[in-house]
Amino acid sequence: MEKVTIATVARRAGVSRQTVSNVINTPDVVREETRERVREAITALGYRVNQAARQMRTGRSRLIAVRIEPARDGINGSVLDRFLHGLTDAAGLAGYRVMLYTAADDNDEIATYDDLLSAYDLDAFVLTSTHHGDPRTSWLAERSVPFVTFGRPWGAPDMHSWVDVDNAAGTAAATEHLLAAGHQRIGFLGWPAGSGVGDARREGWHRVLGPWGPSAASTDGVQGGAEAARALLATDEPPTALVCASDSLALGALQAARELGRECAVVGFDDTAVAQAIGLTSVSQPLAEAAARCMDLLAELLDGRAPSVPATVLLPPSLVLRQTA
Amino acid sequence: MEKVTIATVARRAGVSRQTVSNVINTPDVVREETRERVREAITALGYRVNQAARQMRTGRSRLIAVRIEPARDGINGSVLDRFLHGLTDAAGLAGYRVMLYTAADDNDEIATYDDLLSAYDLDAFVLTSTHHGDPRTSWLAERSVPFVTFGRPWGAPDMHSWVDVDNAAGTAAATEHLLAAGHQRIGFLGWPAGSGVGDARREGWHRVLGPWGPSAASTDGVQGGAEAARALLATDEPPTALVCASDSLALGALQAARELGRECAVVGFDDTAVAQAIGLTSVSQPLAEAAARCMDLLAELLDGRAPSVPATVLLPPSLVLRQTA
DNA sequence: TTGTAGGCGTTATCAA
DNA sequence: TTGATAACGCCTACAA
Repeated sequence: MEKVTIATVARRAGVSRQTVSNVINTPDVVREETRERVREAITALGYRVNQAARQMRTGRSRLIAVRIEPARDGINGSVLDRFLHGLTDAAGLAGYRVMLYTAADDNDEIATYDDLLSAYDLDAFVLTSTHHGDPRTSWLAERSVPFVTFGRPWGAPDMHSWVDVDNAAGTAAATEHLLAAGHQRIGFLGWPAGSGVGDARREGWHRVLGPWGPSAASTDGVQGGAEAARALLATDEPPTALVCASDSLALGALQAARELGRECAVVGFDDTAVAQAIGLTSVSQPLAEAAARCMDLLAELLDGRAPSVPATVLLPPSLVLRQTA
Repeated sequence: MEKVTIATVARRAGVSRQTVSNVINTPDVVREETRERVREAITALGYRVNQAARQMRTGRSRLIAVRIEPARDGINGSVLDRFLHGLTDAAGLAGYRVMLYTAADDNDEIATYDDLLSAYDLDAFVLTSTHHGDPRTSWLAERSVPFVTFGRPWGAPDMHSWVDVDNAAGTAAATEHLLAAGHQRIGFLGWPAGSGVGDARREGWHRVLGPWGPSAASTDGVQGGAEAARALLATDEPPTALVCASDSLALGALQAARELGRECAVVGFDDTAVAQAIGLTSVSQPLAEAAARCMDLLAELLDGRAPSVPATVLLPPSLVLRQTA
């Protein structure tokens, strides 16, 4: 089977190559009759545009890149996994493909941008895990490389488009659910102050409960969660329910409560595999939708119909009720 | 900043474009002095070969594709995630990039091959989740598309290179560990017969234990595992330890034992986040290494130095000891 | 060992 | 509305 190029199609349809190209890229400019004839030839021959050739002319690759991180503590790893799946789906629908890269840290990642950009002519990047003082966004912005972040620009003004999940709304919903279930003393188990995401999750709980409420902090992990929960449960007026900043912390809290023989409702965050497996009530992020919105924003940027003001999308999470609350 | 092409470099180094190309692709053919001069120019200008242009000439994209599946039951989802990360790393080292795609089923995936191949000139595919009567491998083989599978060709002769983890060795090691710990009645909790992976895992346990041993089967999941384990523990001579085909089943078994107030050692499979979180002893697959070996095999195929006989790699898993066994 | 010529498949430009 | 021509950046063949 011969390689089918635009010339093959042109010959078969009895037109010039340029006309075939027009049918593909600017159909309106071609007379209907001709258009049909060309389209038939395309179908009959199974023609597909050659990306490399197109890219060489247009300078656009229809490729977007995203970093795949090692599943940090494992327990939260599948969050990125689900986001990636959603992004790949959404990109495919929009005619783009997703390319993966790894990087050890921010600087390594920036070096990778440089490489990817000059070798592969990448059209855009999707950044995850944004944080305070993130050097990646400014690097890209300075070079006018299109990108979107999944995660708002913490501590910086909105200089680029982003999509994020409303973390505070998630813990607020969890707290309200516990309140409605009759709990009076609802505590919060979170991370040390300073991380944007962690602070937002604490904020949501605080917003619903008003000034009062026992809370403790620990770096993420089952062990840390158990210890922090133990301390909280050992007070004079121990909480009867705990809203947690992650499923790891929640699992630790559950273990602590069981050891102490205490009844304590627990809500986790991220609806990870662990939550599903052990029946932990948890706040779930709409990852597929977040990915789709990232792709939407990117498509806008790439089609040149970008708004002058960066677009921002804040998605509401949902509470998945299970046995623990 | 001007776009730096091979011509820019040539001008700066005072040689022809061809010489620059030679320095890049066949350095041996260039005189040392010239080579150095050209290399300096390359560095000074920050020149990078343009993949699209190179691809158009050579027909090779240095892109390999792999499917990202939705995390099925979630609990095992991170397995693919870790494999992908390893593959991206290994590919990068070998000068390749990983492109992602999704597919609803085998036929959909085959349609995607067709698309990716003609539009992007993909160099190769890495297939995961091979199964009995897999139509994907024959489709690719018929068209001489280079590919490697992570997972052996179940029920078919070795017509292509593959990498797999020795599932039977994993459960065998688990069984031996339990034996050494003094357990006499070691049961197996697996999936219904018919899946290659599941059968292999049962086989390993059986091999160590000889003819005797209580076993039960259930489709994967915590619920199913709990039920099957309950039945096993209710017999006259209940097992004192259970080797399980997955962490999901193992978690179910753990819950069943606790409900019944029974002591029962449990070993899971895949060392997922859940196992780490709850302290479940589990068999761990060397996913990063598996990915690296896949890339090695692919590189062989793509460099044309492929062995006439398909290469097969069987990697030993390891047992991660935690509290449950 | 180095240089010249040509073409990979596509699209932008411009003329018909 | 359609077609001819040139160019994107690179590599292969061949000539010098």
